Amino acid sequence: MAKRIADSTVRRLSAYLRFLEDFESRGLETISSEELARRGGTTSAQVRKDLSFFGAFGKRGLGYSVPELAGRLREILGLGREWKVIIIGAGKIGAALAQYRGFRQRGFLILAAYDANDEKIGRKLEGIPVRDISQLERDVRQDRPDIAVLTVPADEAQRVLDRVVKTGIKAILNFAPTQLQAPADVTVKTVNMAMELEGLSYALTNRE
Amino acid sequence: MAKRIADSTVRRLSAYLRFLEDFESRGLETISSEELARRGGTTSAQVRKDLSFFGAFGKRGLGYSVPELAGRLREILGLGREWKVIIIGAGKIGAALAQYRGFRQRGFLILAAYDANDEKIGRKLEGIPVRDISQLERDVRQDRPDIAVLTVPADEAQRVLDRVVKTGIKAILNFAPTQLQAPADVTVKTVNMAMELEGLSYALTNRE
DNA sequence: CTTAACTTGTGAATTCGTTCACAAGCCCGA
DNA sequence: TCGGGCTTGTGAACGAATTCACAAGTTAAG
Repeated sequence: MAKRIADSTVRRLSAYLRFLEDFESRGLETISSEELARRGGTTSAQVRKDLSFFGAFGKRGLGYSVPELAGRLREILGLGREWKVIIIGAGKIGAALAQYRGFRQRGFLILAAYDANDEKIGRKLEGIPVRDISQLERDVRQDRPDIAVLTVPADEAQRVLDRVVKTGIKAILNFAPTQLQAPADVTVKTVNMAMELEGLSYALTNRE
Repeated sequence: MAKRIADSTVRRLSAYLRFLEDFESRGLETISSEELARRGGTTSAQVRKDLSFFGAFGKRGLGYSVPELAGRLREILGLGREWKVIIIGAGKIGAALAQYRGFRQRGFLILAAYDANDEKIGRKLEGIPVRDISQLERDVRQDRPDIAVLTVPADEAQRVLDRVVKTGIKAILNFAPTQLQAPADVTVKTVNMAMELEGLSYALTNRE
């Protein structure tokens, strides 16, 4: 992959793919950048520019073949294979994630959840085994998960992250409302609801 | 408020406030932009620029007064008051949110959850009453919530959003993995886990 | 075959956000 | 009171992302 692609571009590709799957299920054959833009709340130029970083998938005068573009996007986003996921922290959020159907639908397979609480260890969370966090390292060596989802309290998050990084996992989805430090070769995405809420509070307070 | 503030700036302000509260609890009196930057994974120039949009809060040679800056940020972000929140959709995610302590801590008061499922209506979700979605409009007229949190399936989200918008609510936090259309005077923030996961998938696939 | 109506792909122009760099201000010790 | 050390606040420079604008390609109709 030649140049660095902006995060915002990748997010939009992900959105385009969702629309394409919708169009696909409705049997549409082709789609224009204009139509994709309308659905995604952006502009047709933006859509074309985003796609142009990866190649020329359209036909001038016609638009894009829905199944072909969907396939190309899946490839670009790395959704052609199965990714193995572990959840660390078997609380309410962990439970909500464990049952989230979007994971499987997109090829994300949840192997296990980990917790330190004896009451939870050994039980199942939506069909997923809850294991003792102390066996994390051993399990990772054996199961080789690709992604770790962190749903632990904010004040433990950095410590747990360090431990996860040490096992060699390179991709982390963090739900703790805190800023985390990780080496450059590890990708951390944080879903911070508190921050979004404060963004709403700001918007409500400062409307002209 | 004079000029438009970038979303990224508001998110960082929110992060700074969290650090300041940490410093405050540890009894620190002053803090430099350098220190704030280190914690937030940004640069001191960025911190100072972010703050400069709203005024000059620091003392040259010294830094910022921790309690004063925290107070000013709370004010800017609109956290000086209580915001009333309703949750629409009493599923797993709704339940996880209902018990999330971050809400109360920041002055967000959850009034009620709404659902269409008779089995859930009338029960409590972490102490919060689950009401019939059909009484949404009546309740909103009476309780005047400021923020609606949407935790409904993706294919219902737009319909529910339209209904919420019609009641006059101007701020929405959406958890459905879908792009939503709303009038310009309504702020919609979407927490899209599927998109973050695909971002991780992309990063794992395209590492140089 | 020609024309009209479309739509892509992409350099160029523009806008937006971040970083640089430094004058101005503050504190403290001598 | 003066000087050294430190840190802010902010224009200016830079870089990144978005939008513009148009040549080039496609289709369909006559």
